[in-house]
Amino acid sequence: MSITNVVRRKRVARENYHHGDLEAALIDAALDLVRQTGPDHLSLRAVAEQVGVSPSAVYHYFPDKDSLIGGVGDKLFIDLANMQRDALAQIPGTSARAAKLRYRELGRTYFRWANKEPNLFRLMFGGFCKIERQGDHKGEEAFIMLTKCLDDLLATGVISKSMRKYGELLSWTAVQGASTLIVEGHLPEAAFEDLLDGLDLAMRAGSK
Amino acid sequence: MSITNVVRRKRVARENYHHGDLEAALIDAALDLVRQTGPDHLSLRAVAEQVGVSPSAVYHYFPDKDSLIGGVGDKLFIDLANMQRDALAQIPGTSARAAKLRYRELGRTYFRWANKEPNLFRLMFGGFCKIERQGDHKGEEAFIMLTKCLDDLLATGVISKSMRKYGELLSWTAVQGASTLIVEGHLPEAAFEDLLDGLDLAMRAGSK
DNA sequence: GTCGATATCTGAATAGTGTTCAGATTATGG
DNA sequence: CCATAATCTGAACACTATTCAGATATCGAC
Repeated sequence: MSITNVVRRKRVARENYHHGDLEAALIDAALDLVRQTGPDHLSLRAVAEQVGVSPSAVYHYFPDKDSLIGGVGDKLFIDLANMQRDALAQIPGTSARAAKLRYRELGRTYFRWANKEPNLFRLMFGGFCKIERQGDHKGEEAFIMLTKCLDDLLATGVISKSMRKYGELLSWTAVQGASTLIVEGHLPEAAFEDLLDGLDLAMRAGSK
Repeated sequence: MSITNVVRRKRVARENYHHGDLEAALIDAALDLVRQTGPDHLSLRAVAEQVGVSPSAVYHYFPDKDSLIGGVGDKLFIDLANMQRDALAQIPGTSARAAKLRYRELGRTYFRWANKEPNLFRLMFGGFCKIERQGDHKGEEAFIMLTKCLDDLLATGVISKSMRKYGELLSWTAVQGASTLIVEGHLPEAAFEDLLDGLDLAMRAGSK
């Protein structure tokens, strides 16, 4: 009786020992729960239970619940960039047509991501991820992909030179804003394709 | 002793009787606390205490905490519209110059609102306000003001006719997205004026 | 292999939370 | 003036984040 107890305890304990990847397991579980409940309404205890670990174990990897949520946010930004890269990879070619398709697909991927998982999108842009506030986005992969798309559009003569200057800013903010406004119910879903049309027209403004 | 007790209890109770305006008092207090703590981290008990009422009193006006937060959101949208109307009223005139100034000021007011009180902006667009998701914005005052601004720009020949079609959509989404991205630290504050410049250029695209 | 050190996790406790509900208090209308 | 309705309280419940002493498992040195 006492022996089986000891044995069982040992086995359970061994299963609960993650040796470094508990951090990743916690983030995965938290991501899954946020998707269902939203970034607010996330319970740290529920995360621990889903992983099969005691609530206090979390505090060996994250100083508090907000940091765990922040960790989820970091992963989400990476996931989004991966998805955008995959989307671009499926549209090769140097033609103007290919460049236009890539540009639209970049925006669509951003929006689909937001629209499919509103709670994850809210986690990314709802103040849960504390970014060192300086707006130094230049190194981020997502921004680099957008820059590349715009360069291609300029090279193939699709957009004007004077508008190129505002390419990243206008594209990013409009797609971001449309995603938010649609997800939050202020605009209908169909508005996104309209926005892409308007953006296409806008980018042709100015002198060549 | 017992008499003074009764008297004091009566006085306190009378002060705590709000007779209808407790709902507004709760929203005001909640708004004040959200501004400091953020929409998550809002404590219903703290709201009740600030008003000087027991926590359970809240449930006679709101079915739960989320509804109280939603009530704050409703007020914020009204406040923002009021601020935009005031901003427009200070720029009269039918000239092209006046129309351009009004258009820019409409966007600036939106952004200043967001940048000055990030937590309130997050409450408005972070999934805390449950809008009946259909995107029927046509009746909202803020949208009407934007439409009026764009009509003026078209009438004074500032923007093209083919671009006018996308005016509301492009302006609203870009300003909304820029506000979010700046508030959340993905873009520097100075980017907003750049965006307005880009938007001005964009709106001149297309055929007259 | 054994032992000490270290990483890892548990259990219990604390203080605070949203929510419910029976009942006390206050105001209102006939 | 009294009954009725509106309004708020107090206590309770289940749940939460967070802390910390201590149990357990793993790893490195001898």
